[in-house]
Amino acid sequence: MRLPGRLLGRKFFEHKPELVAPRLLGKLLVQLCPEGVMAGRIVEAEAYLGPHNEPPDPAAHSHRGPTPRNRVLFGPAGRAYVYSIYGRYFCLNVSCEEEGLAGCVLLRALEPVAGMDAMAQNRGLPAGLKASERLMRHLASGPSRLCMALGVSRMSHNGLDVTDAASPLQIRDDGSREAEALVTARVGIRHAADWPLRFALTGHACVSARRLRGDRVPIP
DNA sequence: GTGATGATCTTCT
DNA sequence: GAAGATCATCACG
Repeated sequence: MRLPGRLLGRKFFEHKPELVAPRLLGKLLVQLCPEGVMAGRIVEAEAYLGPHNEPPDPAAHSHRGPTPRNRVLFGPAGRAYVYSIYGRYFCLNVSCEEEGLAGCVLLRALEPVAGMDAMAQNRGLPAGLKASERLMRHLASGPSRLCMALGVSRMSHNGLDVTDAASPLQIRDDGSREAEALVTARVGIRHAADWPLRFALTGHACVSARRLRGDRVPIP
């Protein structure tokens, strides 16, 4: 099966999450399944810093050290960390930094690129819904909507290596280049609620929480 | 369009 | 026992 662009390697993820998160904007999250390929362009991501950071990030799952739930974060870079939230949803992160350091990036929103019918079906949206601008905007705009659309769950996806060409979940670069990101506070957290670690493509329709204010910064 | 509310369960203390 | 990196729905303007 031919996939768009080239696979990102492990080195791409072996950096601080606040560097990896903006660089992920514009990249393709690709999910392979027997029925075909689903893909979306990453338009929003948040950095969560490991406990070695100074000061430590109290909003990160890793901030109290390794537990059975978060052990993937302390492993090698480029691994999927999937957890369940509020009893009904999942969120998808990618681990960053070398083994032993637990930074990660939460993927928050995609612009659907391929396999939209399957995504809509996974979301439980009414069959036969026309591919409208409105549908595309809401299909994967939000960390748990993204997981629902791609069929990501903890059981099936936690620990997957997204830099492995044989993995059903990959992150690929199709050459699209973004010069600038909007940086804002992170969404939905209580601790360190004002740290500027959320990155989004400026004004993109598929970004969640679009009204959050922030600054435009060049992508490093 | 915005803001409030409830669903529901895993994880760690 | 409490909190939580959310979403869909409803009321209201």
